[in-house]
Amino acid sequence: MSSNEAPQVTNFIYQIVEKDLEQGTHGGKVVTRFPPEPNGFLHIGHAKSICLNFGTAQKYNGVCNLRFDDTNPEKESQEYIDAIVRDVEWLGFNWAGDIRYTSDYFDQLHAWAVHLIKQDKAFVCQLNAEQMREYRGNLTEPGKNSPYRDRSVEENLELFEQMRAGEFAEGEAALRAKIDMAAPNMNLRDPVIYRVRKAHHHQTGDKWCIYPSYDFAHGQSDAIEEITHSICTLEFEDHRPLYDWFVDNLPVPAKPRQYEFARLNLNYTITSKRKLKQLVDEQQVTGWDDPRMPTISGLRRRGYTPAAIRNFCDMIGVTRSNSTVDMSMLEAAIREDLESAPRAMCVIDPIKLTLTNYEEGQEEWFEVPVHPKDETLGHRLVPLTKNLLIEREDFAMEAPKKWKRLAPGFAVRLRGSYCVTCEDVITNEAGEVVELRCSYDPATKGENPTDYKPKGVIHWVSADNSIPCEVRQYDRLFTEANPEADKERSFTEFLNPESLQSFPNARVEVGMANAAIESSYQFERQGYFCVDPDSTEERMVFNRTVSLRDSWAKQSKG
RNA sequence: AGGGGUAUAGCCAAGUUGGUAAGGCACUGGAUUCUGAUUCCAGCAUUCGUAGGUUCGAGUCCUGCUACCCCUGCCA
Repeated sequence: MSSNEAPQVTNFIYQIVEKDLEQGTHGGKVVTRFPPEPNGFLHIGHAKSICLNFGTAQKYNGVCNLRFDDTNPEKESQEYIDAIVRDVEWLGFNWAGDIRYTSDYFDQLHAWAVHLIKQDKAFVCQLNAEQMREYRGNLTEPGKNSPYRDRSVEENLELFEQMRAGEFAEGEAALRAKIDMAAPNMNLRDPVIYRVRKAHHHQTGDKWCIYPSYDFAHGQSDAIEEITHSICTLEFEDHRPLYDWFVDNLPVPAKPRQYEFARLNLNYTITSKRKLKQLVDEQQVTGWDDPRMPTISGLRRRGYTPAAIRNFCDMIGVTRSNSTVDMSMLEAAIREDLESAPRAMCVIDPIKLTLTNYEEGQEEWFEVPVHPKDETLGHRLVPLTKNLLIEREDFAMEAPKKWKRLAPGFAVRLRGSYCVTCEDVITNEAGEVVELRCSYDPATKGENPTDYKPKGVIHWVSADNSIPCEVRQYDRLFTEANPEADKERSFTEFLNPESLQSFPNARVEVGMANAAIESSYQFERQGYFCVDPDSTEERMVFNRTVSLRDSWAKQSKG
């Protein structure tokens, strides 16, 4: 089955499943589900849940359903459903059968609500929201019974039917489970299971004006789908007794079990749908798919691959303890996946370099490997001309110690081409360097010079034959590791003003002309970049997915 | 005097009949390199929140304490 070399990923969920399989708990079946509410876009935290749910099913020859938990029509929409479906597919997972909706089960859920009433385990309560809060008590004091708690079964049946028929306004009546107002677990203090919402539902239209609550809908939906392991996040732990109470008190076809794991926290970003939506609504970002967003669609546009995200989810593990994963883990995952990407040269912030001893109008094409270690990828052709462009930061008027780039009198290799020596530096009135005049060494084509040693290798592009483009470099979205930590200040106050830096004068090598939208490349010595959908025939746009590891940057900083 | 959880290196995380601390990220060397990348080698917890106890032996068992997270929506 599995090679003994592959690092074995395990976690407490897998162990539970293995034990259940051993004991035949669910008849040897494994059925999980990913149950997003369509009220926003999926983010990296959801990816963890998706990988866990689909991954568990895959690993144990089970299946995983995709079910939209759509019990709150006021906050949900088809737009989100479409985006979520796209993201799950893009991540590379297949759900069993059709897409499901909790709303598919509204008839059954309603019937079960009636069943509870008939068992005298639910009642229609007409306390308003404020009164209900008062009656609920608080963390240390027990609540007290609603004055409506002892209505007869017949009366409850009739009132619930009136709720269904639209005879109550929102907030005027709610169906509540009759459990225990003194329970230390607040979720058991006669929770609301059906409420009036006179809203159009994206799936069921205007068929209903009452909607089941999450607590009432979720476990029963799991039972209907015969989910064996209902995996959710830690904050639902207190809901488990309620989850079980419904399953035990209703004639459901199966007995699903709920297990909780810790949600993902990533530093320098946020993983809250509500707050992400706020950034979109306030136009702090360009949209849900802004490359700076930790959303699946944002990561995708940034250049992250499904394989990298899945691998990241394996790296971080699954536990019950809250933790915050370092961004560098996500970056390590994408670097690992993109190492095999084709290479290209792009000068992001150009400065002129003129080959003094090269003839004007002459053009020489160099064959450069697409990948330094994978010759099966073949070669690309890069033109050299008299007028070149190199990276501004690859030149220093006064070279620091260990400088492996250009400086007056220094010789470097132009990657894939000749070695050049900087003989002259032209500056403008402001004292800024505007041009480097260098001589090239014709003897260094494919050969190392014998009488001197170039300081290093730099990337370059022909000024006459290269493609103008825009390069967008991204940095962390927030300046604080935990932007949500400050109780006084909004997380938006910690947005990083330098999270996007655009370079409009960049130039890529000509061979990039036909690069497809979303395809990834390594711009040598700089990082991994992908073609942004904003690209047009006239102007390509590249997003920097992640920089290369840079030991020089660390060293030179101190 | 509420209930439910969690505590292993800077970060994530293995550790499950008690037997003497996996792995990854990050970091630090050093080798190779026409990418200061990749790759490769080497290093990186006498110690498992804390104080006691049981035991020949405890991250693993017992007791006390501490810290942090979640719960008072007709949200999920």
